[in-house]
Amino acid sequence: MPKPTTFGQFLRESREAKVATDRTFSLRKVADRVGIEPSYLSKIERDEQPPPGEGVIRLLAQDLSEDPDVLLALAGKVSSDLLAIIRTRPRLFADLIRQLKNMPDHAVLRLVREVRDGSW
Amino acid sequence: MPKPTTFGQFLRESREAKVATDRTFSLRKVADRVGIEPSYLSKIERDEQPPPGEGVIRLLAQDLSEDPDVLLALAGKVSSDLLAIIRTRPRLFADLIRQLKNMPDHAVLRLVREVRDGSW
DNA sequence: CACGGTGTGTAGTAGTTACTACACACTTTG
DNA sequence: CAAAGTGTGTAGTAACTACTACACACCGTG
Repeated sequence: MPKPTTFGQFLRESREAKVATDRTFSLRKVADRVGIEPSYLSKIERDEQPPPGEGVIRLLAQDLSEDPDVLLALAGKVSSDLLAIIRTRPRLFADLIRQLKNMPDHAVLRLVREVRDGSW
Repeated sequence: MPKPTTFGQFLRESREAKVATDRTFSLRKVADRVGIEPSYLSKIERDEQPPPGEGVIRLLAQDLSEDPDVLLALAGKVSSDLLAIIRTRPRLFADLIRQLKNMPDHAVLRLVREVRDGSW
């Protein structure tokens, strides 16, 4: 277990890295842009509150230029568009994902590329 | 849109098919085995109530010999073990799944087999 | 005709999710 | 030194999730 980073920690670190060179990344400014209460964001960043909903997470990801899927994962969630895809063919995707569970990254990555390039 | 079957419809049909030849598949008996109130199951089968939680869905699937992933999908959910797998490598799985979104069944299936057989 | 078994109607609820509103104290800036 | 901006503490809540408890009416069987 190398990095058990929490959602809050990740957010705070990402934001503080940016606020160092860009004052528009104060907690309040970000909260305002994203449309939530500053106190709410404060508690989230300190992991005092559970992560927000998917919509807010997406807005935060965009504002902080982070990957939405990574942020969602840290929040213990999975993007709703992925869920929708899986639900259209549950058996197929369930089988595939369970089989890839223990495959090394590079193997899965190769699969992704093969599919993308249509070289199969 | 050929079959917009609902979770409740599916359950009821599956159960009624079985009760025809096996009296132990009455609504009450199933509810008892699964550990929920008969009235609750009744409402679920008539789609008067939203589908139950994952745990109950799994028990129903087992009792009715149905595929849990299919039942979960009909309930608008995705198995929590799949979610856990995806969350360990969000970018990887997100990419893969989004790319497979529009692939035909047989193509995805081939992928599943290739991975399973380790023939790659 | 009582009695076990059938499905269903009504009412209620504890717990979780996803937040808001406002006040406060401190710090920097003009 | 006032004003603007900073993060945080306290309190509250509307909507949803996932159910339970119980009563009722019906229906076939012994």
